[in-house]
Amino acid sequence: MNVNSIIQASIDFVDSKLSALSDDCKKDFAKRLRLESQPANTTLVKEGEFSDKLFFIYAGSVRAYYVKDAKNITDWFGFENDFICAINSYFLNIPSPHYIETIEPTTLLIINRQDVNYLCDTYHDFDRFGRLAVTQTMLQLQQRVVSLQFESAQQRYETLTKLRPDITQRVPLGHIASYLGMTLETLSRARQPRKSNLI
Amino acid sequence: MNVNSIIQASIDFVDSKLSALSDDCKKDFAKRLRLESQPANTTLVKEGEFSDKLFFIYAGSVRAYYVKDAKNITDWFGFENDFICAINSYFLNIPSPHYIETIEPTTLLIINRQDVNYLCDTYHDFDRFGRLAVTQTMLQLQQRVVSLQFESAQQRYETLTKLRPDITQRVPLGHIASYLGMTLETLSRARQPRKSNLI
DNA sequence: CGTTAGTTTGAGAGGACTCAAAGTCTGTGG
DNA sequence: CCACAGACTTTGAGTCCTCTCAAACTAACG
Repeated sequence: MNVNSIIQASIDFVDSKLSALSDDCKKDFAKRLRLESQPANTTLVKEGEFSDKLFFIYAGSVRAYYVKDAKNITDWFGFENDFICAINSYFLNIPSPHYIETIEPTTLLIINRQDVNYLCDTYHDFDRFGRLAVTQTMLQLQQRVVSLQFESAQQRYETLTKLRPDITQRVPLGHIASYLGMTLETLSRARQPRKSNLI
Repeated sequence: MNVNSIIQASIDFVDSKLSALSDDCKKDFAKRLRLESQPANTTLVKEGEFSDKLFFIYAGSVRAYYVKDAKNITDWFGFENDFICAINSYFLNIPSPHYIETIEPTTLLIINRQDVNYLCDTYHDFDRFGRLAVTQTMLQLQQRVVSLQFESAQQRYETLTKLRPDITQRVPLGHIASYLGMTLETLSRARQPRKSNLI
């Protein structure tokens, strides 16, 4: 698949998933995207960096994490057709507390904040599109708060695998554990077959 | 203060805080707001209800909560100049898992989703305004996830009181405890003066 | 095959939970 | 203006889930 058809497919996807964009807007959007392919475990954003990049994942997977007490805490996963960015740096224009790196070999489309802002200013369509994208993320975070607050380790694991059954095949358990707010050992135990219904 | 000046003051506030609105847009916005004053402990939204209302709090305080195992879990607080709504019902058009009720006597401005959508469609300004409002909420939720995941009960309490020093004067501790993901007893203990630095 | 990253298993400690009871505050009626 | 009811908060004791530290196991890869 060549560059243009990847860009086209991605724009068509988000256009139909979130909010219809005008042809002019789509053309302009396409011009501002840059394609990049990266092997697994490639760092895309470093802690402390001002990152104004917004990534759209065409294929592969990516995580945002931060380092706390020399531990590596995953804060967000991105899979194909997801957007991901260094959320604090991108929106607040501060040094990023997060690293972002690929998990699998990943094909990305990249656009920077200045271009996003230009598109938002120029096309009402695109502004709406942005609003809906952010709204989706907000709702996901809301669900995650509920899950963190009132589910046991085992329930949180089940909630995640219900949402993303393939995640354990694609992502090391250590990343999943820290994302779910538990240790690797606790996750390993949560994954054991339940014994409750024996006998 | 009369109805129109309250509406005017509120629109001026959000206009300057989030994103400038055109005069036309502001006028149209003002026409679609309804003022309501409610005593403390008044239910605004019930569980199971389809709520398409967006509330802006001019004065007072409000909470969204849900009931789980006959317990009452606060999910969100709103104070003056905050927006609040039954987030799942409003954005996904499903029956609300949340109740919303006033904590203190509260003066609210109310607009419904249809009017919000009309304003978003009609005024590019307003769509941007909405995007920024949602973005702010998203960033708050992101912070809350970090706090829930990696802070102890005591740290979470301190994080909250740093952000909202007046909250303990205005809101019963039981509501704060469930918001912070701990029991009332644990919160009470977290509030005790630290003994670490004696001697 | 050896090396290393990743995962599981085990034992002991501790923070937060539950259940229970005792205080404290606040507003209303006598 | 005081007293009592009900709401709110604190204190106590025992339990459990998850954590930490440690070690063994497994799988992938050069």
